[in-house]
Amino acid sequence: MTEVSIGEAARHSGVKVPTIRYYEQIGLLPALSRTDGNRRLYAASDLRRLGFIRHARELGFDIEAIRTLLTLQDDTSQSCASANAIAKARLTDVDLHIRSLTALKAELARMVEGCRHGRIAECRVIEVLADHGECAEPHH
Amino acid sequence: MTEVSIGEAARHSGVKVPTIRYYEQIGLLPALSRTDGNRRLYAASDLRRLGFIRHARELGFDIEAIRTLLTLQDDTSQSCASANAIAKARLTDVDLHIRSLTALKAELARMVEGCRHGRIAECRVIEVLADHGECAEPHH
DNA sequence: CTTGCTCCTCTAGCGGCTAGAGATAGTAAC
DNA sequence: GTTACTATCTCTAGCCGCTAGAGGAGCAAG
Repeated sequence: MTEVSIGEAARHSGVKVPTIRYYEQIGLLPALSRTDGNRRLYAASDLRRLGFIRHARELGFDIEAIRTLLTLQDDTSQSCASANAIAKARLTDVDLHIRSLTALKAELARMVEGCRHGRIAECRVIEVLADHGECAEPHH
Repeated sequence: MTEVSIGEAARHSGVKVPTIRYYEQIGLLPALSRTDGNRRLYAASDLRRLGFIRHARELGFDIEAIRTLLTLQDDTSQSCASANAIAKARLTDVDLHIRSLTALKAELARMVEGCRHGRIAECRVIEVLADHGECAEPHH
């Protein structure tokens, strides 16, 4: 058993030490074995689980989704329909988010380009912010 | 002076009542005049300020940026360089965000497409999450 | 045996709201 | 005048996903 300390686990997984403890606290990681001196010990399976969590977080899944994905992972005989549904939902979210940010970007770009670098009184940035009606697309 | 209630202000601006109170509390809105019965009264200028805040929030500016933009708006003789810098910074942020979400989207799409709708044991979704090495682009 | 690092637990804070309790004000109908 | 109803008031606590800091204990090297 080559079990490692929380610091090692953090370096290995790229998840910060307090965050690892937090994951344990909210039950994403199981209760761990400890040394005599009460330090946490991480086995290979714990590190894998941590990697899974990290990757899922990077992909923007929220904690609840990850909790579900982890239980799915634990029972490999189940249908993967739920896992797929969760991933699809996330994909839709991301897509929507990209769309709305793209509209935002256009708006911001128009604002910035319109600025003549003069006084506030005739600044497009302030002006546009003050009057939503000036927006090209009012749907945000 | 046609001053309106907080409910009216909310309907007019699209900002929820508790949020309006919150903005006052953190000093984005000035202390307001009140009725004898201690209800807040919103004048046209307050409504304009509220609209400005809402629009800026929709464009994703954080509260501190909005605070600055508001003080800039109040002094129309100043140079608009700072306003422009804030807007540009936000534009850069949005752009970065879009880029990273687009990479994410590709990753998610690959995951979802790879799923054969079978058992968890051979599910691409779970598999990819468990092994970051399978990602096309490892930079997230 | 001391120095210096890692680790422990605990509580509080971040942003930007949102939700709820319990009290008061205002309005409309009877 | 009373009742019923809604809107508003203040205050505190909660949301997510951490992050920061206090105050203490374990442990390896010199």
